[in-house]
Amino acid sequence: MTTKSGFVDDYLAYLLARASHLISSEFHVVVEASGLSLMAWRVMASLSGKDALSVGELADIVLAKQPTVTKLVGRMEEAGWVKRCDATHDKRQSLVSLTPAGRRKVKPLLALAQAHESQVTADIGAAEVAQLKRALERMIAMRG
Amino acid sequence: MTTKSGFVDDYLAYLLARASHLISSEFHVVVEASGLSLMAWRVMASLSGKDALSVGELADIVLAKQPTVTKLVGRMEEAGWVKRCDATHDKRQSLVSLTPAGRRKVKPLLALAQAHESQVTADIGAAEVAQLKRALERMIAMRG
DNA sequence: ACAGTTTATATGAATATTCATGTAAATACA
DNA sequence: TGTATTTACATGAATATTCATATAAACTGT
Repeated sequence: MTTKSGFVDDYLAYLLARASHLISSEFHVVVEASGLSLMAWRVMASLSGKDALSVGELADIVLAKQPTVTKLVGRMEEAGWVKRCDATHDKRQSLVSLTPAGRRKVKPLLALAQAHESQVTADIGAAEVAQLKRALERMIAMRG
Repeated sequence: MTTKSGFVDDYLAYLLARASHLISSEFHVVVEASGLSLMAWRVMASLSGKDALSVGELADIVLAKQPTVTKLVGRMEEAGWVKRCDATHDKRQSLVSLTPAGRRKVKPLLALAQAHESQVTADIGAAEVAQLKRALERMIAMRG
């Protein structure tokens, strides 16, 4: 539908939210087809690089609150995608990592995510996307 | 905290989500101080331009599902910020508009939102922000 | 080592969102 | 017209998120 509305149209925060929502939604279809929620996908994508991440680190990365992540990880643990173990150096932390099944699950999605980004890049233009990314990264680095 | 994680770092969808979350969060503080949720603020900002918007149009604009907006509008109606009336031309539609109290409520926030955006622009650079906005608008126009 | 403070996570209750579906109005077309 | 289909919104049940708080471990200064 894409309705336009006076104030928000040219408002940076809104443009970011809308663009983010748009791109995420496109890939969300793929993610849900594999039986994961958007948040679960974010968790698994984040973990796929690292050995493990604490609940707090995950909350920061996936842009959710800590209790949300605690419960999300609980559900994902039941589903068998991730496991927790207590950190040795700081016994308050709960370290989350992918199970072998989780790794198998996320692997094709990582490829599909790459493909989706390539598609977006092809549509919009490589130079444009590179510039956009640089701007976003700078913004995040500056204020994050 | 701003943790970094392998895969997502350079992923366009994630950079957009993170930048959007970052900027929204900053202003979210201001919004909540005035007793509104982020979604309620979006609804009221959207309505402040127009005479009225249907529930469906609002859902599209504020990036939420229709039942979510129906219920959000219900709460906002109880709070006295908005009112509904049935559309004359299409009696299925429920047209939402700001009440006088809602207008008074949102007016200062619109100014604060402008101020926040000016601050971001000052921090990042006007040219940079203009370029970023153009890229986002193009992306939204192309795919939205 | 000890009391006070901060930090990391968990958890229950409150709240918000979503899914599936229902209802009624608009639209298409035979 | 009349019937089938689609569209707009509402609603109840299921699910997810959030807030407030509890717990336990790590730090801080003495």
